[in-house]
Amino acid sequence: MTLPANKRIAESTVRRLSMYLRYMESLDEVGQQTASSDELAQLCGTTPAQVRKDLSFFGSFGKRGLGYPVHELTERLRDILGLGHAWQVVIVGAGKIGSALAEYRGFRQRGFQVVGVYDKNPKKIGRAWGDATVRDIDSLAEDVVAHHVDIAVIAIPADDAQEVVDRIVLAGIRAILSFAPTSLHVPPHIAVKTVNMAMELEGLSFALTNRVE
Amino acid sequence: MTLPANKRIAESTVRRLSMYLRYMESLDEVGQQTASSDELAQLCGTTPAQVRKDLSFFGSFGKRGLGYPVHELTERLRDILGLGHAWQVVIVGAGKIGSALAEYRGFRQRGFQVVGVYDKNPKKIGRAWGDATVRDIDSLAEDVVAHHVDIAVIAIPADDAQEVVDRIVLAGIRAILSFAPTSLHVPPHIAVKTVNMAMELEGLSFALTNRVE
DNA sequence: ATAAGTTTGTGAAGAATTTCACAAGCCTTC
DNA sequence: GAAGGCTTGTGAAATTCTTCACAAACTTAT
Repeated sequence: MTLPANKRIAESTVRRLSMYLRYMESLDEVGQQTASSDELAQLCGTTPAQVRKDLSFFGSFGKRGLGYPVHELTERLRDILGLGHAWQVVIVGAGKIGSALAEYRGFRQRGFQVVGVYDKNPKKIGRAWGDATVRDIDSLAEDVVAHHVDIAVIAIPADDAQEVVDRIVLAGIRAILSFAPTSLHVPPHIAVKTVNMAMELEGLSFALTNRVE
Repeated sequence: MTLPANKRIAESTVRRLSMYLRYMESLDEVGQQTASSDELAQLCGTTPAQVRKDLSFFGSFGKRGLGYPVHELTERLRDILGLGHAWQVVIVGAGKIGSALAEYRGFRQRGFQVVGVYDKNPKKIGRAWGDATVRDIDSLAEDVVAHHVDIAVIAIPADDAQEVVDRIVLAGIRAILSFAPTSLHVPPHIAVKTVNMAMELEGLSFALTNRVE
């Protein structure tokens, strides 16, 4: 497996690892044998020192004078990120966002298996969504237990989010990706990521307003 | 306006300001008069010291012994974030993600006016999307110039993204919100935010894999 | 008015992250 | 096989971000 000693790895580092993987994959497809930290940095918009430091947390994958072996590093990055595992995912909320997500190819491609879609609207229950059928959100918790679901994607209104999260946390979910524009309260052992459109837009608005000319 | 002296404001601070705004708005709706840094911190999942420090970059809005005046701080946060302005937004890519975005109410609510949706697929051109009609992506650059578009939301495949970005940058776009899973190269005066689903999922996968028990 | 109880604003300390800079190692060429 | 040219891996320095801790200021109660 990976060998991260016992250091805590920064979230920023993990995000970059994900980016390195993406570009290493594309170099691998093209048949490129090696890539230097400088090349990878340019592709990813970071610095060579940053690339080397990030990778060094997990081992020495490169050869001095030559760079990193593309194919091998690709596999190592997949290992490090835990992408060998077939994670079980449920999508909560069969609205527009849930819909876009359910059809998102990236899930399958990267080993995330969408095993269920849930909604509380009776009109939506029973409809086919991708490979799954929309089920009643009241059966979510028991399904999480029964199918050992690892990750829940939350695509419901902010007001409903915390209640649903509480229920699936009790049911044993281990990670949550939320699109609800609210901060979620969970026990410390649960991994949570939040994607917040409004926050991103407001970040741009701020940049446009407080531009340093 | 805002008075950020000449310090650079950290991106993490701006993200929190956006969160503070959201919760202040909801407190304001409920009619609450004041809120302490401690209350706001608990709502947002941060610390009181962090709240005070963040706000202090822009002025002194609170009263000692009492807290922050909810309604006033709400307005100040809107000012700081530049939300008084009616930003002109185009959405590039009329696929699933573009669709979910076009119907996203948060845009209008926060002063982002979607003035156009673009795609290169002839089958999609001409269809009505929300208030807008899908137009040919070849007319994007001239429309950006003509309508002084501020922000472009990029919801097209990674392979096409850089080319489109290059064109709208030339046309004078000032900010970009990208959903394409690739790093975009732009001049330094252009603000860019990237939302990358795969990166978030892989961050969760990493957390699940390298869990510190 | 005074005292007791809160809460802000902010320098300073501490922690975390990024960048620097260079020895060490590998490849290629002569 | 020695020399020259690259590139990694990594301590140390620099920078950035967060937390601490406390004086100052305000409110309420008596």
